[in-house]
Amino acid sequence: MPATPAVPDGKRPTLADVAARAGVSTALASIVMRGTKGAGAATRERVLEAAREIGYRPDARARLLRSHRSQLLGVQFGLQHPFHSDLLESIYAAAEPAGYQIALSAVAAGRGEQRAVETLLADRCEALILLGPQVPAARLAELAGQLPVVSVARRLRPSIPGLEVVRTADDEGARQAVDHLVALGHRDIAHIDGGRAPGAADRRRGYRTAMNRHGLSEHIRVLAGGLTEEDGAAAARGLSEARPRPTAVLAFNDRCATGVLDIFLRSGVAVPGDISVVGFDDSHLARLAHIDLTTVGQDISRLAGLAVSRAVARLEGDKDPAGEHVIAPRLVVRGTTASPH
Amino acid sequence: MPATPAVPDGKRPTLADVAARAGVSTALASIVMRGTKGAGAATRERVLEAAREIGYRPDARARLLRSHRSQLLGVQFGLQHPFHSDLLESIYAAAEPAGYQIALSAVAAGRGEQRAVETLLADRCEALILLGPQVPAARLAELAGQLPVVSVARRLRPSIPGLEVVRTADDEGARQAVDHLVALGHRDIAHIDGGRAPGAADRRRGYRTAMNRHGLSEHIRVLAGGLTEEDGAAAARGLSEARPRPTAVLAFNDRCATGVLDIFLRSGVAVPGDISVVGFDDSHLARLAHIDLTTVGQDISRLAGLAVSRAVARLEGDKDPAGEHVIAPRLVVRGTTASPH
DNA sequence: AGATGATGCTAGAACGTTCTAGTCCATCCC
DNA sequence: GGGATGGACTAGAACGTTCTAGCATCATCT
Repeated sequence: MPATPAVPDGKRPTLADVAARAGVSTALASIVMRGTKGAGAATRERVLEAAREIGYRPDARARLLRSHRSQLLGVQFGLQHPFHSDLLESIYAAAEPAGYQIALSAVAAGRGEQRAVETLLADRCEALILLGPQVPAARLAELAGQLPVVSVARRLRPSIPGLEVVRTADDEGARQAVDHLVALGHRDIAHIDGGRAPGAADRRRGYRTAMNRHGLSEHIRVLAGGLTEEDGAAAARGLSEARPRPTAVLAFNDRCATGVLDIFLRSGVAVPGDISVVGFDDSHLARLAHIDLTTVGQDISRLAGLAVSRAVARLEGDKDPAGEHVIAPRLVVRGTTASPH
Repeated sequence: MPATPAVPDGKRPTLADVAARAGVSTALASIVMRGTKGAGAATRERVLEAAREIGYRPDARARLLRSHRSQLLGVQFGLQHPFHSDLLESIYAAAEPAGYQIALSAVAAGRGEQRAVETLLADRCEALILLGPQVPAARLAELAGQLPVVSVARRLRPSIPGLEVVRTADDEGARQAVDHLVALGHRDIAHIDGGRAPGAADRRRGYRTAMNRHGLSEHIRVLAGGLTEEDGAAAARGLSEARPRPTAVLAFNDRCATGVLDIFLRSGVAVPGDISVVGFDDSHLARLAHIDLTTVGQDISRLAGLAVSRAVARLEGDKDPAGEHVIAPRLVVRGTTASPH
């Protein structure tokens, strides 16, 4: 119960204050606070007691300045991506047991990725985990030359030395969705794509090759979409007037699919009666009882876990050729898909 | 183009390296890097050039350790609240021109507010901005004794010394919504509340007093809701069977309202034909063309701006009695409300 | 001509930790 | 008994900055 503001003068209590109060050297106090061995049981207790009494809190910055290891993983994320929020949740959970702290840096309106990374570097992070980075590959290569970098959810073609890529097999996910729809009896399956969003190209390709493999080449139809409900809605408006109307739609992601569902609902197109809809991500949205969307799930906790463990492995001297870690997606069948007719 | 890893040995370049290369003292190099006056134009150029050449990047931790000011505002936010993301966006924008940096700390599954605040304090933040904090008021008081604390979107009754509160006038927002509905001719107006969420109590109260003022006491109907689509959907299910069914519903927030809309749509209840729906927050969701929700807007950028400016004012010696800053909400009329019948 | 005051610069001490290299003292082993 | 071992502890030097003094130098004012 440190009701009083610690040390007499207004300043924050320091390790020296603790040491003085316990009657030991600051070096020993440091040993005790870190929990390393080298201190007697009695003294240890005395120091901890003193620290508690004056409300001592170690200064992270001084600590990191001195010790060469900072045990910090810098994570860059986008404020407007719920998917990133979910990843962060799991990243925190994975970093903790590995003994690492997380430093966050958001990409926001007036704050690009360049700025976000700058601050992480200035904070002396040991490794960088970038969620869906958009910076040019050259910049990533430059960064990877300085410290371990993990790119999550963005594919990168020529494997850059020192750069780890963790992503979902997006093409495989699209394939699973198409297979599922074909198995239900669908032939006329359209895809609303994600434009230039990370993963969009792979999903598009996965859709195309799966359609070809099923001999449905002439039914291939890719509509310009995007990653918001709005984008899905726009595409769906065009679709509900199209003749022949496809009997199934694979949307770029769940938000996009939700927009599609909404437009169909309003224009009297029954789902899954008249048309089936599949999303991508298995977000909270898809799980909602009243949306109940069939979707391709990304294994978020595995993505996050792998991102953290790769970064840590790198830091602890792993010299592996480093490369790409692709995680299999898993189709989650819910209520928006059924046999046509 | 710092292609080579800076200084000969593998370590990061330091200010001393820059100084050596430019042939000046570290003190002068420091002056140049900070942009303070006290250096000649020619030397300034030479130092900057040297810094660029070896790819020097100031060490934030060393810098903060030495200078007593850290120019850091610690912000605690919840990963699962889109509203917080929006606030953060504006907080970044407001902090920049004021000359402050933002340190982020997320509240996640295995990481409570206690932990989140701990790390912010260890990082030597000068002030704390807490978004929708849930910790007991006693803890807030304790914190406020150590450094300026701003609570955003959570109301606190007895004004705690040193604690600033920035929030929307939730009761007033509910009143505006009810007034709008009454003006349209509605009398039977229900409210789906937010339970224990921050602001819920005020909105509930605002709804009640507004109904009373219009002489509609016997029509007051508060249904248990929550802050997710799911909660709204659950409440709406009960509502669509109720007799008499209300002609209008005020939902706790936009997500909740979306759930309500969805259920009504599915069960053939026309909006706004059969029933009007009003949300709260004016989130992205509400603005989507296919949702087009009448809602009570919170002025996010003003909330954020005020939070930052209050924290900064405190830091710069403002001794005002400090207290509550209440921002007026504004009703945004869109397509989900109309006259009954 | 001496005082005054900028201007441009530097030496060296902080800041709050951790780390290195000891010192001291007891115990153990032959 | 003498050396080796090891546990508990400490002095003092890092870490990479910023800050406080202070030193020249040169122009300007009385």
